[in-house]
Amino acid sequence: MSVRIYNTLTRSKAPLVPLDSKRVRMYVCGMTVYDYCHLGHGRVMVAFDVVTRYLRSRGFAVEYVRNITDIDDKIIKRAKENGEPIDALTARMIDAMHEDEARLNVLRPDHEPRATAHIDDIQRMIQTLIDKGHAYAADNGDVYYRVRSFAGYGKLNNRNPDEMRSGARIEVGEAKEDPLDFVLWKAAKPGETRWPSPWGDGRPGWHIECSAMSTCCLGDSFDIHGGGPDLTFPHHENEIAQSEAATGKPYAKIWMHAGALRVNDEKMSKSLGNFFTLREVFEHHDPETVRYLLLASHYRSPISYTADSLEDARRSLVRFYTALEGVDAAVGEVDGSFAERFFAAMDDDFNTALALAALFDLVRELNRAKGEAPRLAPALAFELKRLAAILGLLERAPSDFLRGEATLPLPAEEIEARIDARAQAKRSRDFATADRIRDELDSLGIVLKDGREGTSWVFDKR
RNA sequence: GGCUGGAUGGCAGAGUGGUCAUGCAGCGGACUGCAACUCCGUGUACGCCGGUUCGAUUCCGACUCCAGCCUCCA
Repeated sequence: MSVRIYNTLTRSKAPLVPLDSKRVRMYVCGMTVYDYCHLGHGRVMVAFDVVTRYLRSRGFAVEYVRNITDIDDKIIKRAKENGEPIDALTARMIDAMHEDEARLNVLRPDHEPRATAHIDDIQRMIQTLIDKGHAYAADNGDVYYRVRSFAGYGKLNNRNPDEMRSGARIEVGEAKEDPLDFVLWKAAKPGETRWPSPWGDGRPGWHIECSAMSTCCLGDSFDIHGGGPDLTFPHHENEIAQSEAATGKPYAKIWMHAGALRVNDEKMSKSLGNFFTLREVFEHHDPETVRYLLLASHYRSPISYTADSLEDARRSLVRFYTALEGVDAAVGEVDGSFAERFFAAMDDDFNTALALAALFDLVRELNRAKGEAPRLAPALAFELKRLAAILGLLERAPSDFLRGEATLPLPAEEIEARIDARAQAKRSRDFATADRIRDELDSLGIVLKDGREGTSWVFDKR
C-alpha cells in the first residue's frame, strides 16, 4: 500500500513517490501577517499538519516549510492605520499566529522563512528572470514577469493566456507590455519601506517571494506544494511560471489545495468580512473541537461553519474522551483491523473522515470491553490514542476535555461535595433529595453519570 | 462568458456497479431507584431525465441548482 495524493496539477490521485527516496519536501503558502488568523487559515494549518504527521507516521522524513509574508500592501496599510511600525505589527501577528496554531495542536513547520529575510534571494531570482528574457524592468521602477514568454503558463488552472484576455477583468498597468504580466518588484512610493535594488528602491511582489523561498529552502524541485483554495490562480500559477522559467527545472511535483471554509454558503474571507478569527472562536469553543470539526470532513471538500457544526464536533469528542476515561492505556494485543482501516483511509488522499469512522468503531469496541472484558480495555485505549495522535487528536487527559478548560460554574470541590450529599441521600433511599441535587447540577451544565465505581460528572455547557 | 468542483437519509459527512459508512438527533430494548453514560436493535438516502448493464446512488450524456477561481484573500 502506498500513500495516494490528489494533485491539482493532474486532477487525479497518484502514489506519492518522493524525488529523494523517503524524504518528502513540502512547501505551504502561509500567512500574510497583518491581522489575526481566521478559521480558513486554521483549516490550512491543520490540513498540512495532518499531512506532515501522517507521512511521518508512514516513515517519510518530511521537511515542512511554511512561509510568512511580512511585507506587502495590506501590511503597510494596516501599520499606517494603527500608527505602529511595520515590524511591530508583523511581530505581534506572528506571535498571535503561533499561539493560535499551538492551541490547535498544530506542530510548527521545520522552517518559517520570512520574505524580508530573503530579499537577496528574491532579487537574485528576478535578475535571473530578466537575464533569461522572462522579465523586464519598466520605466516606473516596477519589474514585471513576461507571462507570454513562459509556454506552460496556465497549466495548473487549465487556462490559456489567449482566452484570459477576453476575460476582461485583468487590470491593465500602464507600464506593462501585456495586461497579463504581473509584478515581481514594486517600486517604493515615498515614505514606504524599501530595499535598494538594481531596478530602484522597492519591495518584492507577492508571488516571487514564494518562488524564492521555496527554492532556497527546498531546492529547485520538490515534492509537495500546498496552500489555500484561493491560491491556485493566480498565485500558484505565477509561482510555477517564475520558478520553472528561472531554474529550467520542474517546480513542485504535487500541488495540494484545501477546500474553502464557508459561512452561510459563502467563502469565509477577509475581503468579504465574514470571517471569524481563531481567537474569537476559542473564546467559546475548545480548540480541539475546532480541530475535530476541520478533520471530520475531507480536506478538499468545502466546510460550512455553523454553531451546530461545532456542537456536533464537541459531542463527538465527548464520546471519544468518555470512552477513554477510567482506562489506563497500555500496549497490548489488539485486533489490527481498526488500524488497517485507519491507514487505508489515510493512504487514500488523507481521508480523515473515513479514518475517524474506524476510530468510532474502535470506541464501541473499547466501551464493550470496559463492561465485558476489562483486561482488553487498556490495549484498545492505547490503540485509539495511538491512531488519534496521528490526527493530532485525543492527546489530553479525558478529564481535561470533559471537565477542564471551560470556566466551571462551581468549584470542583463544591461539585464533589454535592455529589457526596446525593450519594448520602441515595443510600437512605431519599430519591427526591438525590434527584433534586442532580437536577440542580444539571441546570448548571454539570451532568452526572453513575458508574460501578461511583459517580462521575461532565461539564456540558449550553 | 471561461475554468474547477459539488448535489447522499432529520442534520453533518464518507463511500461503493449487486450485504454495514460513521457521528449527532429519533425510535424500541438492556442496564439504572429514575436518569445520564454505555451496550444491543432500528431508517425503502443517494438532484432531474435518458443511456450502458442481468443490475447504477456509483459508469456515460443532457438538464437544473449550488459553490470556488478568473481581482487582494488560506
